[in-house]
Parts: sequence; structure tokens; C-alpha cells
Amino acid sequence: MPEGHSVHRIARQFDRNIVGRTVAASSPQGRFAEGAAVLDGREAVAVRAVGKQMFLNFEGDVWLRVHLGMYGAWDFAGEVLADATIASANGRMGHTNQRGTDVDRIFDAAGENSLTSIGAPRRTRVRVRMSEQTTGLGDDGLDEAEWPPPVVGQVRLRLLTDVTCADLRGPTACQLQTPDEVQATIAKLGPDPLVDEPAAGEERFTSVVRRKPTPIGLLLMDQNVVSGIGNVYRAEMLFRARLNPHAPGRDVPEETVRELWRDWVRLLAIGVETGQMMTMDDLDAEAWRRAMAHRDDRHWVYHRAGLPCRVCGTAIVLEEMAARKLYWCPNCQR
DNA sequence: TAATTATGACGAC
DNA sequence: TCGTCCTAATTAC
Repeated sequence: MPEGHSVHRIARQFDRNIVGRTVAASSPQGRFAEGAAVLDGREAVAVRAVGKQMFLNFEGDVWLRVHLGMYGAWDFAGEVLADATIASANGRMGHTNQRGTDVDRIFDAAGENSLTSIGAPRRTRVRVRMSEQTTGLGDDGLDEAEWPPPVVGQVRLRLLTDVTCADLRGPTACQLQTPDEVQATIAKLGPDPLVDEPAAGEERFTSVVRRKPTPIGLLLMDQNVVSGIGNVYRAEMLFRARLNPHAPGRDVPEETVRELWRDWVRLLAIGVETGQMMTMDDLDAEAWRRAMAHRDDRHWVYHRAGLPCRVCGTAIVLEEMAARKLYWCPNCQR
């Protein structure tokens, strides 16, 4: 269940581990058999992330478009070169675990959860979702692990290089596109701070929001207005701006709208760096450490219905907005 | 074992 | 505004 930061991190994983390699592609589940057949044997040549979508380019002008939706995820297994700036050795991407990272159950050479990799980029042997049948690990970690890894559950698409396995399950979209179709898809999306020039993005975002009668709480979630914001970032950004979710876009002061964009630039960067939707970044070092360690200490309002507002003590309200849960403080956000 | 939940988005009224 | 699709982890019974 990724918002924009996860997709950018996933794209980086593909850049490091899949791009530049020839893949064996298959659809164990069968629902993407035709597409997998087209990809099979091709070299991945580039990857792009825009908002919540990832585009993987293969030789021959073939593109794979993936949108994870609410429960989609990529599982990486085998030898995975971790990015130093990706603070964790990444296995499962797209989902969050209870600690709130977008990594789930990574097993290192010692067979224990490994959530930290600091320093220069390095090769990390990772294994996700060890089954009961998994035998003991050798000195070198996963020498005795099966290769390729056994398929577990509903795998829509498996991309296999000599050393790395990437399994896709549960995506809301997984399709092949021509270069023109990729362009058309991206053209419909609102600005993404990591794709567009921040200043240009700010202009686009501001001018659209300031024209609409739509509640700002809906506009932030509208991927045609701004890319990558989901239900968590939406609630948190509105609180950080002390903004009433129901305020029509055109009634929000221009400077406030610009500040919303700049806040998204900031939060997305932190999210990509840490792998966590850390929205309480204005904290001292100790509070930051605590927030990073405990998922429950990480948000101002998200998932805090009925709990006292961290600023004023008023009970956080939960309401439905466009069939999604919206959390906000009726006192702070007037 | 079943119900519930989830960080999305689309199409039919 | 509603129903629908995608899947697995967590919680309730």
C-alpha cells in the first residue's frame, strides 16, 4: 500500500538490480502470461517512477506499467544490491511492516531480521517470506536456499535475473505500453517533486488548486492534481498546514497552497530516504529517534481517531471523504 | 476459521 | 455515491 515515496524506492531497487540485465519473465499465477511472454528474454534498460506508478523499459521499446494499488507489492529475493541511501536492506516493497518501514521480513546471513544497512552500497543477500520447509542457512547465508525461490501465493509477474528475483503480486495495474502510451499516462498525472522541477511543479499545483471549488482534502488525493500523495500523507499534510479538509481549493490562500507543495517536496524526500512516512519531522533528535522506532509515534493525526490531538488535546475526528478515512483535528484545522 | 482491514482507482448510476 | 477489482496480514471468534 504505497504512496509515492515507496514507488520511488522500488524504482531505485529496479535500477540497481534489474536494469542492465536480461530477465526471465513469467506469470506463475497466469493472469499476465501474455505480457510475461513478451518480456521474457529481454533486457531491462531503464526505469521511471512517477507518482504511484512505475514504468520499466525493456529493449525494443516495450514498457511495463505497474500500479500497486492498495495491496500490491514487489518481493525481492536472492542477491539484492541495496542502495546506501535506502536505509534498509529491502525485500518486500510496497507494504509496511509493524515497525512502519516499507520492508518486511528480511533475513540476513544470520537468519534474523535485518533492517539496517549503513554505509556504502553493498550486496545483501535477502530472503523474504521463509517458509517452514526452508532448511538451515549456510555460513554464507542463503547458499542452501532454493533457486529460483519457490512461488508463494498469487504472483502476477516474476522477473528473474541470474541472481535476483522480483515477484509482483496484487497490483491494480500491470500492463505493457508503447512509448506513446507511457507518455500519455504520465501527461495526465499532476506534478511529482522528484520528476518535475520543484518550481514548475509548484506553479502547476498552485494554479490548479486555486481554480477549483473541490475540497482541498480531495484535491490532495487527486493524482491529476499532484502525484504520489495518498491517504496518510493527505491527512498529515492538512494537519501540518492547520487546514480544514473541507476548505474549497480556491478559498485556500495562495501562500498556503504553495506551502502545501513545498511540504510535499520535503516529506517525499524524507520518505524516499527513510522508507517511512515520517511526517513529524520537526522534532528534536530524541523525539525523532522515538518516532522512527515506533509506528504509533510517527503521525499527527493519521490513524488516531478519538485520541487527543498532540497539539491541543481535542479528540481527533474520523470521517469518510470519498470513501476513504480522513483523520483531522477540528480545533487545530479550522 | 472467518471477518476485517489496508498507504487506490475506476466505472456505472 | 456505490460497487468492484487486486491480495495477504491481522484480529476476532
